[in-house]
Amino acid sequence: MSLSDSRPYHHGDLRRALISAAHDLLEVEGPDALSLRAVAREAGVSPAAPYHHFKDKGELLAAVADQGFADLGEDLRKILEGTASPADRIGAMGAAYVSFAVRRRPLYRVMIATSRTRDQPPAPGSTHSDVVGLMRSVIAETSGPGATDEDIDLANMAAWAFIHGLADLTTFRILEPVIIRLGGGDAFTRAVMEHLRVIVVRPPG
Amino acid sequence: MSLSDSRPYHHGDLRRALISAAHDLLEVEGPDALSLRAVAREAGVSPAAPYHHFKDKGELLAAVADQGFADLGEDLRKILEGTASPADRIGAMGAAYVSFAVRRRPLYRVMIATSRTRDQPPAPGSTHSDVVGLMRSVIAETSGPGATDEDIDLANMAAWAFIHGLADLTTFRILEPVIIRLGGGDAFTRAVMEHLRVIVVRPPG
DNA sequence: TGTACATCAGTGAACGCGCGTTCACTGATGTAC
DNA sequence: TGTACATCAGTGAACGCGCGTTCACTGATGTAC
Repeated sequence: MSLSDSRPYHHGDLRRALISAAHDLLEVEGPDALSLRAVAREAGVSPAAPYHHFKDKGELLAAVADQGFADLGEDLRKILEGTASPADRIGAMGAAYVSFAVRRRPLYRVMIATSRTRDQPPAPGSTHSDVVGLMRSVIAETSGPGATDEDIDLANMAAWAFIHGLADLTTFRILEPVIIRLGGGDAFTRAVMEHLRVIVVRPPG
Repeated sequence: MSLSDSRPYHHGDLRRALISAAHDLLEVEGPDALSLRAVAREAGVSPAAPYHHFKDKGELLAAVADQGFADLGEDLRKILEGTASPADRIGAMGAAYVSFAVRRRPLYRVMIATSRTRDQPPAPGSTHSDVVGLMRSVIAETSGPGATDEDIDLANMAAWAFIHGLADLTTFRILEPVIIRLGGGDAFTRAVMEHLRVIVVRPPG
């Protein structure tokens, strides 16, 4: 009499369960293990069952990414609530972003992969557009009165490129000793960040 | 009487041909298409033939990455030879790096993937260590007398994280219109780079 | 110069694998009367 | 309250696919005598 014997024929909330199973799989097995079949297996359901909730594998992945952006947004919001000083907010947010991307790297990879091929901006109100807006607003805070929207956009991309790249750099095995020596991933992030400055309006000349 | 009819039983330089076939495949079909079988097919040879030159798929990939680093190093060197002014060298090199990563994105991905899991520094004299050294030396050029080796290392990582992230950002489909509006990938790279500055020795305070 | 033979670098068939997806199906649920 | 029936959400077997790798093999090459 296993657990699965007692599960009713109809699951009740399989859609949510599949997304959650995918997250678990990502954390335990990595992104290469994220097949539709594996997700179904993890959720204790037949390989065909997901097709009643997702058109295809891509749609499941999109839902997984969406949940990921929700989690990331929550992390960033929490950090920003605890950081009042405008001077500290960019750094604090960057560090939180990197921390998320490193701690949940396989999930982050899925999030990025689904974003990469998107040809529309994320829908207003979506978890993704929420994160984008949050980052842009923090960049905008530090901009002087002369900054145009394009200045802010470009500075935002610069900041994003940096933390995105830094998150990736942090997962290189060869850097492990350096990171340990500095006292862990967050300290490493902070140390590297010290060597780059976001400039929202470029200094004259 | 096809070309393959006239090919001799022994290829002569299959190792090099396989690496070159892999590069072609990457450019035409993308990194997901880079299977050992596909490479053999592209080279006009049976699926078992590569095993006489590479222990397994990983070893072929490593050779492909190695060739990639050679190409990247050549690009960087060429740019630096044409850029004497120390103030311009970081930017010029960064732009060349991003340009390489974008133009040859699938190859760049293979290069990064093989680097990620490496647990030894690239062997001195290897194409990879050559690129790393080149970048570090350019960063070191801009450092004042108070900079320690660790300062330079961290600034180097900061710069690398930025251009690596920027290269990735540039391939997001959603940014296509922005890039076109700015006048192409190089202009975009330059515009974004304007908003971030490498600081080798942090200003006091 | 000729020949036996070891070695090298190919072939092609086969292995087991996991994948995404489809199919006909069936058990469970809800609704109309 | 009971019943027929549509609909929903599962099952499990099967499809074709391409993969990495192994195997016994064979054709070509080079070397010793």
